[in-house]
Amino acid sequence: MLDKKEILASVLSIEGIDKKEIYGLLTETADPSKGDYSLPCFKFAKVLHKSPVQIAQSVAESLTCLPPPFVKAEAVNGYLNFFVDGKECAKQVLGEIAEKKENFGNSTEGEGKTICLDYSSINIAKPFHIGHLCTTVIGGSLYRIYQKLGYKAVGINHLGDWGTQFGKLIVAFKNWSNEERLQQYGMQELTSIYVRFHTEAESNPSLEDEARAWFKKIEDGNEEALHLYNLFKEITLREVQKTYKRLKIQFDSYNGEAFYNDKMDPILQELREKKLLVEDGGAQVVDLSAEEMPPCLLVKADGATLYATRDLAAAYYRKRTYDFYKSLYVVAYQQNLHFRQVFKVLEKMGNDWAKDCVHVAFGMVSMESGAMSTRKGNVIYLEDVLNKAVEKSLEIITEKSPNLENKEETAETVGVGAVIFSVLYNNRIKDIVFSYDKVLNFDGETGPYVQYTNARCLSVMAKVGECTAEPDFDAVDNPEGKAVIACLQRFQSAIREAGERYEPCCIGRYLVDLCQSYNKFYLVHRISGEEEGVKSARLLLTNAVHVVIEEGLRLLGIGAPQKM
RNA sequence: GUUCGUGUACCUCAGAAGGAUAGAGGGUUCGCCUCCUAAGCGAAACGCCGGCGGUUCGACUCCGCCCACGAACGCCA
Repeated sequence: MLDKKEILASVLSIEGIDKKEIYGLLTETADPSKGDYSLPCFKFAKVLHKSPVQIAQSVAESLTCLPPPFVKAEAVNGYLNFFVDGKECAKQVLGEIAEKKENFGNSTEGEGKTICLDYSSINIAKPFHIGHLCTTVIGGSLYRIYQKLGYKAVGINHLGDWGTQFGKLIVAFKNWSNEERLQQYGMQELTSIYVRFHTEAESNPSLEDEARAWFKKIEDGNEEALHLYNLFKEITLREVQKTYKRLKIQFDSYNGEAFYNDKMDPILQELREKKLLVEDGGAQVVDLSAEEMPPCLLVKADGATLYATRDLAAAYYRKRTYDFYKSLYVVAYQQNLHFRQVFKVLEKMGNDWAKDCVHVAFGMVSMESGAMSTRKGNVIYLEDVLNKAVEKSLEIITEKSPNLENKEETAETVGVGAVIFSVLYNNRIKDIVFSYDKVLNFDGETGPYVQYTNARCLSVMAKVGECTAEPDFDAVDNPEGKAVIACLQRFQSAIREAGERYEPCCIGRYLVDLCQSYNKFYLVHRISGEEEGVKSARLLLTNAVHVVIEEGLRLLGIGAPQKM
């Protein structure tokens, strides 16, 4: 579909003004009575030494014929306003959506380019709580958004599968658990013995020494230690897979911290050769004082490597393996400095691709009672939230649609969708104070509202049935219909903006706009019982809205029930 | 203390290359189902867009200073 602004910019030539500038200034008009698109001419006044009013006037007069679907240009108070032919627009867009279906909005801009996305990146043996939700669903959504824009997306779950906590787990396991219990109770067992370790270690500090010894055994490749290590990893991954399935999240790689253990030496070697690694207080750091940052610590005084060291190794590995166009890190903003340092070190090492590494930061999730803490036990498990949302959804279905066949399945889609939507609807950077009241509200700007509108579209289509008559586009050429058409046309630019800004909320916001416009249309204009041409055009509109909602929800990782 | 981020309606938030009268939703009050799904739609009320200066024909948007809140700031990740 051709961008309307491009069409306009191509025919607008103003002496001494760059086409690109014209394109940039063109906007959709807020007030439809003034026109559909508009060009403010104030900027040109200085260059042309004429008043904006005069400029708008003379350009309007010079435009003898406009390309379709534009029909009229009008100069008002220094603005040049353009009107489109509503019928022509409707015919174009609705025709295109009917033809392309879910492929509507696809783009080829990413062809041949790969985008790496590091998201979710869970810690082994730690429960999945609402704090992990943002990175998981933001990353999952961006993954699909880039695919839709034609990129090859690589989803990476950078597992936290290394560190002294594994020594602690082994000690705890050997003292208070066994394989049968672990297989039976899974994560619950892992969490509870881990918590027990901490409480017992307070009175018995020798446990900490034992834990260190066991971690050393893992590093040295001791058979028993490795067996248990792998068992903990297996159980965690098996269990989290259920959550990922509910959230429609996928990964192409689970290479985590352990994977990079043997890949850091060459990086450190290179840093030494380039004289970037200096000794400081026993540790080895890259000095970043010239870039007004604290030094980046890469090797501890005891010789052990750090988080940043592994991230450097991972960045190199990803560049080599995937030759990425961009490499995104969907990680909370607390790690802002860390990523600025790592990217800067990559740059100082002479990698021009350091500029393609982006920290996609998001805000903190806290509880009304304060910050979450696994140790203190005040966490909210994601499964609990999802289950409560599904339960609430089932209550509403039982009340409003008692005859629905697949109640449980629908409740799952609606409940989980509500939770995902609530996270993806606002700017990433906003902090979230978790509240069941908000997540469990299904009215207004929510996932269920969007799903409901889709179900409503499907219901209309099912009731009215097939209609083969030639559509009469006058039937949608009214203020409500025009608003829907304008929204439908914006789908691709919403996806593009989401991709450019790494902001899935652009999609969510767009969907709510679309639903609001359709619901208004639906209230004013009847579809069934109208004459064939009218019915046909309005059905085409309804189907287009349905197609775009379903595809938009898919990009967010949310399902769309047929009925609800 | 330094750096980064955030401040828009009672609440939660949109407002990305400065543009016409600052928008939604929740909540509150009042309306709309003999007719396509009322998880819907409409109306009312709610605003010195944190404050003060500056740039501009024009600033919620850009610049400077200040205030409030949050985060990070060397051997965790």
